[in-house]
Amino acid sequence: MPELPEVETVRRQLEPVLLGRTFERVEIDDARLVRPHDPVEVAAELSGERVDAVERRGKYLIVRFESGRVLLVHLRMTGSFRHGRRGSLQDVAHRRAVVTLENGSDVAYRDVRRFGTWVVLEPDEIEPYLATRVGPEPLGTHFTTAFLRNRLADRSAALKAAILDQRTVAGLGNIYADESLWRARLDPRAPAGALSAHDLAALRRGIRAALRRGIAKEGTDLGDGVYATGSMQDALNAYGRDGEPCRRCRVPIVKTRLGGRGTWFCPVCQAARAPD
DNA sequence: AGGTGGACCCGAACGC
DNA sequence: TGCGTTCGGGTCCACC
Repeated sequence: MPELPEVETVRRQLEPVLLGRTFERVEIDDARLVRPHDPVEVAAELSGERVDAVERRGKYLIVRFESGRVLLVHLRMTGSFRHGRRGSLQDVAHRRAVVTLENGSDVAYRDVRRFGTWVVLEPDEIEPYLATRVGPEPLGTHFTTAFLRNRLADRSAALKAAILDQRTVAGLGNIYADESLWRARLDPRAPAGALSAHDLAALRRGIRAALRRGIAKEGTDLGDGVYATGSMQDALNAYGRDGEPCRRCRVPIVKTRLGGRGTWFCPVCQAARAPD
């Protein structure tokens, strides 16, 4: 659920809480969070660090410290943060870690499904770590149709699978992949290598528009109370709308399964076209 | 090498 | 009512 717009929303909420603050004490309650490292050692490494910046790269949150080190947080499915007075977050359900700040407040990390990860990296490790995992930021200048063309050329895999690969574009998950393809009027099942120049431009625009909309709505809250933030769930065009009319052509959205993932699209607007 | 499917995890929703 | 089963989501890894 946390995809780029949700992670960006978390970043914006966390930035004023953490910026300039010092991690006085860190407690890691669940060893999975920092596996394969020792939770006590990681907690000790983090204590005393002062926050210089709170950034985002794809779905990664980057807490940058004055020392040059970073804490890289991936929320995966159900990770989230809570902020409160010191000692007030003892009973947060599914709490996996808590950071005591020097200003008398605490930041708790909770994660129902325990997929999330915290990784502490030294300054020279950050770029290599990210470079092998994530491609260009979709809202940045390096995400061009030329990059997409090279990246997708000759690929036989389904277009949706290709754009879910974080090295193709950083930050799409199941929801925004479907939303992007709906906007681009592209069939999620089409081979990724078959896109025309026109299709590639539409794909780039669709991805950017879908993500911008998600950020403007402060993300998607699917109502399970696990990841509650914004109101994008009311503005979705494809995801989860099987049987409901396409907002462009009124034909019912259909649901299929693609690479094990639920996939929603308009069978008319997103019909495969003959190559030009 | 590119592509695919299972593992990880747990609560909600569903079927009986 | 209570039980068991299925599902989903992001990423990594083993396998084809």
